[in-house]
Amino acid sequence: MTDQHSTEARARVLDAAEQLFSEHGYKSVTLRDIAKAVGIKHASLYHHAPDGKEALFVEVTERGLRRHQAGLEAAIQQAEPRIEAQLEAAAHWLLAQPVLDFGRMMSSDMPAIGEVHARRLSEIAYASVMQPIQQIFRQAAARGEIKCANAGLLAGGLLALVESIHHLPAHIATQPKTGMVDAWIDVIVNGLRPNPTTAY
Amino acid sequence: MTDQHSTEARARVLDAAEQLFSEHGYKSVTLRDIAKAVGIKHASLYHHAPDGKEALFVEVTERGLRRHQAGLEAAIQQAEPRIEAQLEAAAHWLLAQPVLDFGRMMSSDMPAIGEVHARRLSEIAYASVMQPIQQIFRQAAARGEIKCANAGLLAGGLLALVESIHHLPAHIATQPKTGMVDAWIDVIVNGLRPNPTTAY
DNA sequence: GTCTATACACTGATAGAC
DNA sequence: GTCTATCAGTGTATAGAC
Repeated sequence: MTDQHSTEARARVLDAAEQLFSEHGYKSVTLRDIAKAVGIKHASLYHHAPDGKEALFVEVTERGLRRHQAGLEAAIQQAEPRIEAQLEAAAHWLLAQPVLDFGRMMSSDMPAIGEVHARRLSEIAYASVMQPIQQIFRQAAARGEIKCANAGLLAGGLLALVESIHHLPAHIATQPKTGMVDAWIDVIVNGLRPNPTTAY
Repeated sequence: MTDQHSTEARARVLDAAEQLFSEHGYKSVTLRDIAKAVGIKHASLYHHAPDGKEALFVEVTERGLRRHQAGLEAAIQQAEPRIEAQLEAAAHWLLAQPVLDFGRMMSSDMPAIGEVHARRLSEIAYASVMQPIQQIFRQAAARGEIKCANAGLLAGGLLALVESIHHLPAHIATQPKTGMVDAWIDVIVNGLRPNPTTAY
């Protein structure tokens, strides 16, 4: 391990930090919030994260992104080589993870941390979660399953769609999240327009 | 007007506040940031917004949402009654406005303000921007243009898609934003799968 | 590994001069 | 309408006891 000590207490700190940062954002989460979640005083955090809040945020964010990359690639690989199966595998994996709010990360979190860190995290983010999803679209196009299109645009949109499901109010989100994401994937592949061939 | 005085200086304050809040979020924007954008000292803000930061945020957010409602309904109404034309009209209007980051608003901004204000703003948000877009899908379904579906799910997703375009990195966003949003609308209506009828 | 105590900067907010 | 001055509260961070 590259970790400095990697005790079990440190793991609890990192997990709490990742969960809180990913849900509420960098600025909204204080070191006292994290400490309270772990059950210690905020000063004790500096034993596990000596370089302070920003370094802690960078560490857990990067860790989460790399986990996303590994999980996404595994989920996609073990799915059938059909675009719908692969998109559903990727989307279900994203739904099972701590929320990854790309939009907030770019508009709120990144400007709040050092420019160097921000640029590196942004690159990792795109390489980790955009690339695997872009590959799904590219390969499906190569197999002739779908029309050629801007894979980056599609991947970014799919990510946003998955995230949007978390924010739906209860009176709209009347079915399980996996069902809603599958419905969207069906729309993306087949469209909303009734297939003219079925009309005959 | 219901405004307390409604001078031109006050309008500058509200506009700067709305722009900054909508771009970076409630917590990330300080009163000193807003004051600097207007060109005054932060204490002077209390002349135009005597009730402080949270009340200012609520006011400009509500104002922006109501402007969205009016603008969306107008754009939709003057478009042809075809789903693609109406979705494009709505999306283009959203693109021309200050960014409306629904996801960050729900996960970051709302928990940071008073519960009463948060609930009211959330309701206004859904009534103002979700409802008009849901109507597009519902009416298109009634006209038989599209399959019946969860209009709320579709509306929330379309909003997220428009927002996602703002966060695309430069190497992906190689065409104008309106072109990218139009491409997505085509995907939603017609799907990515090549139409089988065109194959014969 | 966790605590208390403390230093220091920043933020929202108020008071009063001009 | 805008300013300077000032305050209390909170946030990050450090030092040192246990």
